[in-house]
Order: sequence, then C-alpha cells, then structure tokens
Amino acid sequence: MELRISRTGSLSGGGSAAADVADDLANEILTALTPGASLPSEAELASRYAVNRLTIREAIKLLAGRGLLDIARGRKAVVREPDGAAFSDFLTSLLHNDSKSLFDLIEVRLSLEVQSATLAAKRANRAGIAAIESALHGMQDNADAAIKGDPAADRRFHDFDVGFHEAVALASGNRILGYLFEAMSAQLRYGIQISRRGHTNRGHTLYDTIAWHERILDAIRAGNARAAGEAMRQHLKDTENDIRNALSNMADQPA
Amino acid sequence: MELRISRTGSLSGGGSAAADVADDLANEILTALTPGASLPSEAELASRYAVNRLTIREAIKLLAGRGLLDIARGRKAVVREPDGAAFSDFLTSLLHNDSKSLFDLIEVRLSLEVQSATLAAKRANRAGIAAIESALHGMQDNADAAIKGDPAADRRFHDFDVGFHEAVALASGNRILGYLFEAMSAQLRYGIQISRRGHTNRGHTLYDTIAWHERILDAIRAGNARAAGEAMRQHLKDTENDIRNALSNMADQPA
DNA sequence: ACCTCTGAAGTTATCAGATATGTTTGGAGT
DNA sequence: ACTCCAAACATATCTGATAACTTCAGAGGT
Repeated sequence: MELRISRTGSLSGGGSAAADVADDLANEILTALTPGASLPSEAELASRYAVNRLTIREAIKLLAGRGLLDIARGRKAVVREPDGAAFSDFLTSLLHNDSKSLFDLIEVRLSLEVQSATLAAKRANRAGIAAIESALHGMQDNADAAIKGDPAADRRFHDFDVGFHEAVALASGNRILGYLFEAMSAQLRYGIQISRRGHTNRGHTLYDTIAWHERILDAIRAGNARAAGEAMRQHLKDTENDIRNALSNMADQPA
Repeated sequence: MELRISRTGSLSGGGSAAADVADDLANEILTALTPGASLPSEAELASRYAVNRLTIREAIKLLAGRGLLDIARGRKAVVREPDGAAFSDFLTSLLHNDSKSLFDLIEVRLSLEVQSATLAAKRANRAGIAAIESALHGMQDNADAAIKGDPAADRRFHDFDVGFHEAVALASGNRILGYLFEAMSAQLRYGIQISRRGHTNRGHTLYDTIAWHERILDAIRAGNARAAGEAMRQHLKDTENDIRNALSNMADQPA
C-alpha cells in the first residue's frame, strides 16, 4: 500500500482521523461532486466514517479552509465554485515580508497579463470588450475628482484600474488566467498604491495612466494580438519604474 | 464600521466565532509571525478569545486548510512556510471537469515558463544551473530503459522532466514563479502523461524530448535570455501539439 | 563528564452529551 | 392558491472527560 502525503502533513491512513476524513471527502468532492452540491449532514457523515461528529466538523473546517466547501449555519456544507482565493494568503505572506517580492509579482504580472492581453485580442467577444470599456470609462469618470484630491474618487479610480486588468484577464477566455489574476488582485491593489507615488514623482498624471489603458483597449478591440501584448508590456514596465522610483524615494526620506 | 467578507463567506464580527477567530489569527500570522513560529496552546487561545477550546480547534483547522499552519499531535500549531499547495486543489477541480482546461494550463505554462527560462538565463547561479543539469542527466540515464518498456524508468524519466522545469522556475530567482510552478506540477504530470501518447504518435521519441531540454539548458548556461525563452516556447508549443494529437486520437478511438 | 532511559507535565485528538440558534418544509388556516 | 407558523432538521458552541503523543528535565548507569 502506497502512502501519500496529505495536506495536513500526515500520512493518509496513519494521520489524524479528521485529516483522513478530509482527504477522503476532498477526493470525492474533486472527482464526483459539482459546485453547488450539498454534502450529507454531519451526523450522517459521522456514522458513515464511524467517528464522532466533532471529527467530521473539523474535517469540514479543513476543507472549507482549502476553499472546497462553503459553510453556513443551519445548512449542509456546499461544494464551492473554485476561485483564486486559495492563492491569496500565500501571496500576502510573501509580499508582507520583503519588497523584492513586489518586483517578483510585477514580473509574474508581466508574464501573465501580456499573455492575457494577447489572447484577449484574439478571442474577446462583445461582452468581454464591453467590460473592459466599462472599467476604462470608470477611470475616466473619476480622474478629475481624484486629481483634485477627492479620496473616494481616488479609490474608485484605482478600483476601476484593477477592474480593467481583471476584465482583460477574463476576456482572454482562459479561466486559469482569470483565477490567477483574481488571486493576485488584492496584492495588486497594494502595488498600485505604491506605484502611484512614483508616478507623480516622475511627473505623470492619471491621464497618462488612462492613456496606457486606452492603448491596450484599442489593440484588443482591433484584434491586434501583438500590439495588445506589447501595450500591456510597456504599461507594466512603466508601472515597474514607478514602483522603483517610489521605493528609492522612501529609502531617501524614511518619514 | 466596515464589514469585510471572510474566507468562510461570513461577515467579520457577525460570522461564526470560529471564523472570526480564524480571521484574527490569520491576520496575526500574516503580519507578525514568521514561518516556524508556534502559536499559543489551544487552552491559552481559548482564554484569550473567551471561547471554548473546541472553537479554537476549528479555527486552527480552517487555517491549516488555508495552508497557514501545520498541525501535529502533541505539538503546538506551527506557522507554515508558504508554498504552492494552496493553489493545487483549485487546479485539480478545474482540470478534472473539462479538457479545455488542459489547454488553458498549457497557455499559462507557456507564459510563466518562458518568463522563467528568460529570467534564469539572466540570473541563474552555479547551483541553479547544476540543478537543471542534474535533472537533464536523470532524463538521459532513464531514457533507454524507458523506451524499452521499463515502467519504473519511464516514471523516473517523467519525474526528471517535471524536475527540469521546476529547476528552471527556481533558477529564475523569482519565488512566486517557483511557487506557481509547484502548484501546477501535479497537474503538469497529468498533462505530460497525455502528451506522451501524442508524442509517439507523431513519430517522436524520448530522445527528441531530451533534445528540447538540452536546447533550453544550453541557452540558459550561455546566458542568452532570448534564446532560452524561445527554446522554452517551442518546447511547450510542441507539447501542446502532442496533447492535441493525443486527444483527437482518443476521440477517434474511444477504447 | 557523558549518555540513556524514564516519567511527569504539557499538548493535541477524540469522544459523549447537551443546549442554542439558524434553515427548511409541510400543513393548517385563510 | 396563498400566507404563515411550528416542527423537523442542521449547524454552532459549550462542558467535561479520556487517550495518545511530544518534550524535557532529572535519575541512573557507564
């Protein structure tokens, strides 16, 4: 019999009862159940696996943490639609510790988002393009107020900025790209916050930011895959320079 | 007071006690604790949060599922080194359902691995290159036996194949790329299994596979970033063709 | 002085039983 | 056919207790 390392670091069959049940249920969920389906009740699972109800509860909590289940009081556990949240904690822990990870993330974004833009130019349908346009309009509508110092408008501007990139990722038609982007979006917001300072330091305004995005959208709309990828690449390279500028200024003036 | 959606789908402060504790602990782990550090004992946490010890246990299980903690009997929970495992379930659930995701994954790999190879050519140190060479030698050592039908050698060959790509990702010096690759590696193994059939259908042997990898290694060793990226791109494009061939044959002969 | 073994203390794992609180559902009443 | 409500069901949490594992200091032997 082959021993397999489980997510809890224990060996299947020799680990804790809760971990064993969790692994077994995970297998069933991933292979036999579809999102939206309900698990049996805790009591029924307890009798099926011949363990205490508490053990079942802990197994379900493990799976909920893994993002496989949704739990709500009074209802049975429901198989969850997969999303990028599972990857988010991990990025958070990385980015919090060192600023090098900020550049690591930019490199990964560069890779994934150039690909997204390229594919979006090839495949985006009307709805996908409309979503990108909508995000761009949101940026345009809030730029003036944001520049004048309205913090709410500023936040909306950045939300639409993130939304633009997410819309491009979704328009790529590649679900994994979409999920990966979703996983990174929280950290991305943080990166944008930092890059913003360098952006103004370098004499740029939000209108320059909008111009970058317009260039990307135009290429996608025209179905020009190479131009879309290149526009995205240049935009992210520019953002990288903003971050580099902001970080070096923070080092000079550690206020 | 702003309400925030927690990982369990509940609202912080209004969700279950276990989910609230989990969110609070997650915040502490991500901001204040380093991998390897121990959490207080369950009893102490129970008194700190003024809840039952069982509630603490369930919160810890949630965090363990999220990949933030390692649990072992008799020991306090330990903050875990972040890794790509958190993303793995999600890919599993995607790939199990439809074959389109197989191509989605190839596209993502294309993007990430070309970037990895490019960066590895720029940055790889002696140890990084040695790891890539070691994987390649492993492939070479097992090729003959694998071709003759030795299943163990065949498996080792593929393990070294995956190991080659992982070594390139690590040699990129970008930790996020390394972790992303780790997250994909289980699914990648599955993809390689399928591509293998198409590989032989198209008249190729494992020596051709080795040749692709040699080309990538040579470019990295020479510090030629463009050539390394291009070699990786061509290798993955070829793999994509293998998979396409294998899947269409499976459709013709659904034995 | 060093090593090994042992046992107590600390900690997690699991069980049993009970109460509180939410959700669902079927039937009474209109 | 519709509304409303209570019973059944399900999860959330607590209390108390026992088993099993880890660690570490100290006894004892070399």
